[in-house]
Amino acid sequence: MKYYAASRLSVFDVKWTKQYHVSDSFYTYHYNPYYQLIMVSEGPVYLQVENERFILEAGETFLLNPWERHMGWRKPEGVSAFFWVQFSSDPPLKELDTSTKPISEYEILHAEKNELRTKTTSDADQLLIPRRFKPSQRFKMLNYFEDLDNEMKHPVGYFRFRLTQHLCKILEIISTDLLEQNFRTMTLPGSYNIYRQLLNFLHDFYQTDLTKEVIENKMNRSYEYVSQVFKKYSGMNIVHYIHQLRVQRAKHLLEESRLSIQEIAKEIGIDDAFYFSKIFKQIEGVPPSKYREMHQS
DNA sequence: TTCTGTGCATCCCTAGAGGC
DNA sequence: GCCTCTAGGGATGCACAGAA
Repeated sequence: MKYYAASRLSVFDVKWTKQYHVSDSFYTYHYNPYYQLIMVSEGPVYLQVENERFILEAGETFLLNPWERHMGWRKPEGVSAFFWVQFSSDPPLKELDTSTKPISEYEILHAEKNELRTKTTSDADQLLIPRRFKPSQRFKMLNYFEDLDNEMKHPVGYFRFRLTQHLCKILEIISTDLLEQNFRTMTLPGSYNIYRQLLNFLHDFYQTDLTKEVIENKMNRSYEYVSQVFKKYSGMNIVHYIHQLRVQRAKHLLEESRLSIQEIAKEIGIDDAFYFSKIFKQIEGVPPSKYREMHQS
């Protein structure tokens, strides 16, 4: 089974969508330059993709890659039909290699380490989309496909925006459903709430004197434990993260204000300007004065 | 005024053990 | 899985001196 990962920051753009009633034209090869998501409304649909043959039942979805050659390989006895939506994705969906690494080992199921304010968003949590899938919310999905079809037939106002919304909803249902069907045990542990609570606290009070005692009192747990939990989910220690928040604020003040280095150090909760300079250089690679020189117009 | 280097006391991090 | 405790080593915070 193939799986794809889509970043939550991906830009999706719906190109075209339609409900297709299987006819003779289905039995010649089709190609298109976009991703194509199929959902069978009346089955079976006998679908050949490159050299592989599939029998898709009503309610099943199938994701085709751009330029992937596909066609029908057998005529059904009765009526068969499916919805399809073609869309682009920037960045492209990432195919996961499940032959060398089981899907459960890809660390894309929870945000966990991607929540720090100072981190870039390049490694944002992703949606897991299977190539072929049978969602349990079949009728809800079909409704969204009907909405897509209607929007495309009667393009009014921000219809392209709404098309993208419907597509995102469909992808969300697929990936959420997949999680519920296959990864029920992978719920976030209670310690994750402690981490979130501490993260909020740090964001609100990083400019104050955050000692071990302050954090212990706030969290009602030993500092050693809180420190372990923070390291587990963020990948860094508490003090280092506080420094990053402080330096982030200092960078803003250096660029936008005329405050002296000493005043900025005090503003971000470091009494010693010398020490501030040392920390700043450690994180940014240049001392504060040099940073101001480079960024202040 | 700011930066850099050094030294030193204190604080914090972390691994491991163990109880619930 | 959650939580506490301990101990050792490393990091931090601060002071001071000298230079730019």
